[in-house]
This record gives sequence, structure tokens and C-alpha cells, in this order.
Amino acid sequence: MDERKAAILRAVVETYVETAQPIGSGHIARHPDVAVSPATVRNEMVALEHEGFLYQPHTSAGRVPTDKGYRFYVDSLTPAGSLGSIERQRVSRFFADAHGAIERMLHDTSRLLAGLTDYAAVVVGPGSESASLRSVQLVGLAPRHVLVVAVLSNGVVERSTLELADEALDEQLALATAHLSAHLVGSPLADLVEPPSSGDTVTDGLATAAWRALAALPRAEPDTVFVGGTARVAESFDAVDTVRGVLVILEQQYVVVGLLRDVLDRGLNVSIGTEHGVEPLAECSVVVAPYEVDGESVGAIGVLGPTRMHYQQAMAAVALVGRQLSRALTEG
Amino acid sequence: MDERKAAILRAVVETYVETAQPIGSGHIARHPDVAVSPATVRNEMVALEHEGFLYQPHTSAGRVPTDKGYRFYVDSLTPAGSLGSIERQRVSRFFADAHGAIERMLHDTSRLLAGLTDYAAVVVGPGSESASLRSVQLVGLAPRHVLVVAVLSNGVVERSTLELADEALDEQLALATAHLSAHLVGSPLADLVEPPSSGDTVTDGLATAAWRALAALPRAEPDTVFVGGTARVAESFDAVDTVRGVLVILEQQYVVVGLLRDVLDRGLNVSIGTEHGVEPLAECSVVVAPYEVDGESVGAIGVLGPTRMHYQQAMAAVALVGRQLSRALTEG
DNA sequence: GTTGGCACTCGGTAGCATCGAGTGCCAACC
DNA sequence: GGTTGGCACTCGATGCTACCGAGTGCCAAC
Repeated sequence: MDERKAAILRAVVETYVETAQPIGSGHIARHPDVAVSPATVRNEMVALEHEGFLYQPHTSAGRVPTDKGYRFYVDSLTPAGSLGSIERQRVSRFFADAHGAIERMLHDTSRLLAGLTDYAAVVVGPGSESASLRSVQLVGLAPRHVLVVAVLSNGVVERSTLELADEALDEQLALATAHLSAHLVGSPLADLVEPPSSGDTVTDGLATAAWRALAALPRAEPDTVFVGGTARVAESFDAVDTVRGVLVILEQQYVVVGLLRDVLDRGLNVSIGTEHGVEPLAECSVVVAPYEVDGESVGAIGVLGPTRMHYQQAMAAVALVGRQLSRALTEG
Repeated sequence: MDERKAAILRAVVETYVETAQPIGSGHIARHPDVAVSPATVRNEMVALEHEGFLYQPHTSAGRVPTDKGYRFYVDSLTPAGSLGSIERQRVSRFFADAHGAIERMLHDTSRLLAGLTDYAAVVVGPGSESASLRSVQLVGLAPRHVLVVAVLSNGVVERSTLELADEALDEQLALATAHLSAHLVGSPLADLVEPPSSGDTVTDGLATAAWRALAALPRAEPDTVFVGGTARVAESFDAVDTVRGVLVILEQQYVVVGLLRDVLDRGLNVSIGTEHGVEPLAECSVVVAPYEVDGESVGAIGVLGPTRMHYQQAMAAVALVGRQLSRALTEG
């Protein structure tokens, strides 16, 4: 692909992203980066169409980029920080003010990202399966109800209520807590071995019940997903059917999780149109970034917009928020 | 309003809910509950239009119910349990299987309600301001980090992290926990008085920090809102602008909370069209029910659909889910 | 009071001409 | 030989007109 063709393709993508109208050779010829006549542009466009980068809705219309065309455009983007200083400030301020439970923070992050990009945003919370236990505590609620509070290495605080056959005294809870802490803290949640007998029946009964609850966590708690800015979907498409299809997908959290994972697994951070296999999202692109706690990747954030999206801006926003979120979670 | 006019109005509402088309006198005359000729129906319709129950989009079109028309219809509904046995079973099974944290349960409830009614569903979580403290516990995470776990009377488990200037030993945490429990448990969160000095400096320092975090909870944690079935909004309207407006409102949680509160405060459980003052929801109706924990109303659930919604079914579903949710939360 | 009859209204649809942005192709040009 | 202006052609969008039919209001008869 020679430079002139690339320039024309870029011009088509950029103009189409702005106008949502098929682009004719005349417009492109007027573009500052393309200093040739409409006729020459037309010749090049025919080639670009043959190569699959452009597509003509009908004979007498202009051209529209294909998924392949967007892909070329995205790959040719320089990762220049194209975010305005107002936006950068907004992100900084957000994370400076952030506080409270991790769930609320992730939830608010999804809204931040939606606000920055004007597309729907998705934040996938840390899954329990890779986390290890940082602290465990039994708290008596009522005579026969005990709350198990577990702090995980990924920052999540999980809790689970136990219902006992017999009453448990505070000292017994304290003993069981110590026993559990001694044997379980530091172990990954996914393969938590039952703590050995302590010799005391009551302690062992409590410990076993708590252990069972803890070991069940990875299965019991599906990945937490926060979706922000769903209303933006309705702005991106004017076919109400498309909007509905996209919203349905966004409600199916496991699909969203799978989609983000998939993109990251393939080593990408942008998935365009049909590249990801989710059929109702054929007209959508996804920009993704992972985030980390203590250097370990635990979750992902992303924005979902129409294929004709502002890639540069979206990529910059997602990357920045991902970095800042990692920092905020690691510090806290 | 004589019985025949009421029957005609009901027929118009029911037919319009099904077809979304303006209803002509001919259709109504064919309705089994209306045994008169189209001409008679027309005469009655003129009266109903004068009285503000019906509205004619243009001269040569059929009639459509106004908000006032829907209101009459809703008020004349008998509260007969119009839910199919499949749906009732689905609700029972849902609450039988329900487990885990209250937040997850409320979240899943919003999806249940959306699934039952085919409209967007909203669940407003218990607010902290009216709750009292049922249990408090300090848990050491790291040498200088302490987690405050508070169990509230409404079933919510709140947690908050303290960062200390000095290291705190486990015994000190235990002392502070006992001190806090003795003085704060049972008090409403809204006016938590600082526990009196215990004589021990470390204990008091911990207790004060924890007390501050607890007292800040009602302000720090805005009402939790769970919205399910947003995709249904796109099914209810075919103007994409309307869809967008409704979705925007659903994202503004404080508006949703205010709306539900408002409806319940006025002693209603249905708000139709412009009855609630939220302008972008002028084409929407809301069906609401409160739910309780231990006999005290702590939150609300609702569905939001187009004014031409299946009121009877929606009201039955919301009422049933509200009752069952109250039971589930009170038992657990 | 109810009903059948009838002239009238008016949105929706179909058919048709027109317009114009955009194309492909070709011959001329540098 | 690549580039360009010219030109005939395509085809969706727009606007106009005619027509259809569901539905109305009114009136006279029952």
C-alpha cells in the first residue's frame, strides 16, 4: 500500500467518522493531505475497494470504510496522547477523589469512561478465581448467625453468612478466626485446602463451615461487570433494532466478559466490527485495556461504540483510565 | 361516568395496549363487552374526548387514550392476581434459590422483574440513613490498615478502610471493637454519638476513627439503585430519541430514586405519563411497590414501561415480587 | 336513545418526474 | 505513463399527484 492510497484511506475514515455519510471523491480531493484531483482519487478508490478496504453502498454513492479499512486506520495510528488537557484533568481529579469500596469505584469508573468518550463503557471487576486470601474474620451477628468476612488480594472484600445449628460464643469465633487465619491466609482461593483439625470440636465445626463458604466463592460470585453510559448506544445508531441488539448484549454480562478477555488474549486492544464473533455487535467496535493490582492483571476496562468511532480519542481515554485505575487500586 | 362509557374506555385502552394503533369505533363495537353499533360508540367517544379521556391524533383517525384515560382504567382494575402460574412459579423459585449478599440479590431481582414484565425494572436498595447498627467489627488487614465492617439493621453489610498513623495490634483492635459494640450497637446510623472515653488512648483513637467512618456512611453511600432490562426500553418505543431520553434518566440514579419515593409518598403504586413530573418520561408509566425488612419499609421496586403498558400484569408482578422480596430479606 | 346512511377528512401508499452527488471510462495532457 | 478534465450514466432522495380506505360527524329514520 503506497503512501497516497494510505492517505486517501485515512481521509475517508476520518471524514466518515465525522459525517456518517458515504464519502465521494470530491471531498477527499479537497482534503489537505490529498493533493490530487477527484479523478485520481477515484482511480485509487477503485483499487482500495478491490483490496477490501472500502465499500460502495450502491453504484452512484460515495465510499464507506469496511472493517478491514478501519483496521488499517487503527493500526496506522500513532499512540500519541490525543486527549485534551480538560479530559486528562478530569481523570486525575476522579482518581484523586476516589475512595470507598472497590465495587463503587469500578462502577464510577465505568461512568467516567462513558463520559470521556461518549460511548458505552464496561468495567470487568477482578475475578475471585485468581485471588488469594489476605485476611479472614468471623463476626457474630445473632446467636446462630455468623458473618464470614474475607479480604482478597485483589482488593475485594467478600462476605458470606453462615447459619449454625448451635449457638456460637464470641471466644469460639475468635478461636476459629485465629485457626482459619493461620492456615488459610495467603492461599489462592481457587484451591483452598480444608484446615487441619485443631482438636476442639466447636472450632473445627466453625472453621469447616467457613472454609466451605470461602472455597465456594469463586463459583458463587460470577465476574462483576459494570456498564456505564448505555444511553450513548442510542446516540450511536439510528436503527432502533440495532440499539436493542446492543443493549441486550450489554445485559449479558458473561458475553461482555468473554468479549473483553478474548480481545486481550489475542494481544489486541481494539476489536472492530465482525472481528470479535458476537453477531449483534457487528456494527460495533470495542477498545479494551487491562488493569492491574500489585502488578498483576486482574480485570479489564473498555468502551463499546459504533465501528465509525473516534478511535484515537477512545484509545487514549481507555489507556489513561486503565493506567490510573491500576495505580489507584495498587496504592489503596 | 356510566357503565357503557366505562366499558368503551376500557376496550379502547386494552385494544390500544395490544395494537399501538388508534382505535376506531368499528373495532370497539365488535368488542364483546360493548354490544352497541359503531355509531353509538362514536357518540360516546365524542363525550369521552370532551371529558379528556381520549384523544384523536387527527380528524380522520381513531382514538387513543390520554393519561387521564389510563388513570381511569388503572383505578378501575380489580387487583386480581393476574399472573400466570408459570410466572408465579418463577418468582417462587427465584427467591427459594436466592442467597448471598443483599446487593447481588437486589441486582438479580431487577432482572427477574424485567423478565417477568418485559419492561425495564428498578430496585432501590435500603438507604443507610434510616438503618441502625446491628454489629460492628474492626479487622486488621495490614499493620496500619484496618477494615471496619458494619452490619446494618436493613441487611446491608457496609465496610470502610481506615488508614492509621501507628500500627495497631490485634488485642487493641479487639478492645476497640468491644468498646464500639457496647456503645453504638442499636443506635440509628443517622445520629451516632461518639463513644465515651475508655481511658485507653489507643482504644479511643481507634474507636474515634471507626466512629467517624460509620457516621459518614449515610452521606458517603448514596442510595444503591439496580436497573435491569434496559434493552426493553428500546422495544417499547420506536423513536430512537425517546429511547435515548429514557435511558439517560435511568442512568441518573437520584432521579430514579426520587421518582419512586415520590410515587409512594403520594400513596400510589402507579404513575402514568406526566403525573410524575419527569419530562423525558412523559411517555412512560411507572409501577411501584415498597419492600420491607422486619416490617419496616426500607426500599422500593418498580417497572418502567410505555404508558401503553400491560398495567394489570405489571402491577401483579411488582406486588408479588415486592412481597416475596420482603419475606426473603426478613427471613435471611 | 339507537342505528344505518352518507358526505367528508386526511394520513399512508404508490407511481412518476426531477435533481444531484457521485461514478466509470476515455481521451487529452504534461 | 501517471494525472486530469470531460462526459454519459446510475440511482437514492425529494417532491408532486392521485388514490385508497379507515374513520369521523351529522342527520334522518327507527
